[in-house]
Amino acid sequence: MEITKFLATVPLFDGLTPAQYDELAMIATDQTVRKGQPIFTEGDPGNGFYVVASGLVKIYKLSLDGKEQILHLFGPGDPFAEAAVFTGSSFPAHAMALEESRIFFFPRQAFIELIRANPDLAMNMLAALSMHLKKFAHLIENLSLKEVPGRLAAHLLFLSEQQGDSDTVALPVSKTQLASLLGTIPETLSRMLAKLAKQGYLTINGPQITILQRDRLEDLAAGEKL
Amino acid sequence: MEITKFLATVPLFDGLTPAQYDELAMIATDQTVRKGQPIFTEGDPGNGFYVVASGLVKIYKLSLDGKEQILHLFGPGDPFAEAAVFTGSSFPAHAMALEESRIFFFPRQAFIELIRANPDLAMNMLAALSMHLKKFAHLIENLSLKEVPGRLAAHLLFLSEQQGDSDTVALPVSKTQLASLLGTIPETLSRMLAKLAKQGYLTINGPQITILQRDRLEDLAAGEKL
DNA sequence: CGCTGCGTTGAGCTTCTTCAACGATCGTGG
DNA sequence: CCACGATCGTTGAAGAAGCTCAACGCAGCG
Repeated sequence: MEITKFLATVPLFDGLTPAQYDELAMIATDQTVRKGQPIFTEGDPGNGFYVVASGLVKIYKLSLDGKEQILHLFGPGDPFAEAAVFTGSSFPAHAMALEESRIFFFPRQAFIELIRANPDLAMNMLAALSMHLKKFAHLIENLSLKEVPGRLAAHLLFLSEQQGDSDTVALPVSKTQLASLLGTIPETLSRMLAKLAKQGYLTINGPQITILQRDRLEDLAAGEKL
Repeated sequence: MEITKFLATVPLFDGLTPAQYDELAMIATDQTVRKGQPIFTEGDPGNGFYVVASGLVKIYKLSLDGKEQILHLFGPGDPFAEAAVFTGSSFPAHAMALEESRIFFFPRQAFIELIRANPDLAMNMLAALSMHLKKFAHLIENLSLKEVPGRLAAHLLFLSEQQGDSDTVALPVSKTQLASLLGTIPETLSRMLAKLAKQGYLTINGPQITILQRDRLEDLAAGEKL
């Protein structure tokens, strides 16, 4: 796709003038990353940020012994790693493509100049960062205050809403990756899904989950015990 | 203290002109909150944000059964609850004064106008939000990938650095609050501190902790097992 | 056709929480 | 000024949640 045409679909760039889109297109570079390929590593200098054009990207942390916690999943139109641009520090996490993906890169200095000249762009970026903060607060709440069934239920309801409130949701990532996103491991996730199925709250069909008792999942997501 | 004089000490407002400080002072209101008094509650409309002038403020989430997770502690000069200004949504957490505190409030609409007119202020705010994001990412990493001793060690080292790399650190909050900040409960924190003391890594003297073996704490913070 | 990664299941174990009790401290009101 | 109550911190014993380790079926892909 034409760069400018794609940029016009990115919420972060809403409300810019055609001339401003041209400026953005001027400073952007794009690359294609294959499935499983790293985009950057924790500690890399944060010389700019990215926008996903197509595909799926995970941002994640690793522990010493190799356990992974996914911080975010980003799809088409989502910006990521913006924060490093403004703290001037290095990336605090890893990024990897979960599918073949096309991503745009915006170099730090040029983008900062654009922001300084464009209050709308600055406001959009403030909104984007604020949304990320809100999501992080949610993740912290889930990790600290809810048990795995609660996190799982909350995530299934989130997916359902994201997929048009359908009762049958498609997991956008493998169950192993889902476990990492929920702050647990594949074995535990598998057991919990089986448990919810046995309770009659849902049915599992590979990566398709059908919600049978939405209200029960809502209770779980709110913190009720299983 | 004079409002304008204080505002000049806030990093968020660095680099503004005297006229801009006057504008800020114009839109700000201040209040004094007593120890234990709530500032806002989850779900309150986010009509503005705050800056701490003096005292100590906690931002926290509560679970159904009353467990608390502190997201952030804010002291003099720190802005908080900025994100709600830019998402336009309600506060996603609670705020309470841990000590008698003086705080300034900046109403949303007036502040947004200031930001749009002041690229420096916008950049400062972007930097502030980015810092919060980074801290949140750190908290998520700790909660998900480290066990309690690791989180505790990391926090003690953080306090030490914050207090001029002294080997004796003063806990700025009660141990109960520290437990909530670390995503655990007072009993567990107490046991872990006792364990670290028994290992000879530190000594405990009420709210004073003296680090005896910094390298061991660093190992723990990095994810080594106790 | 074999290999590799994913998903599932079982058994045992570690970590942390829960529940309970108790001493110390601190602020307050008598 | 003392006494009281409330909160905080600590310790013990028991229990729950989730992780580790191991084995195995299965599908996709080279």
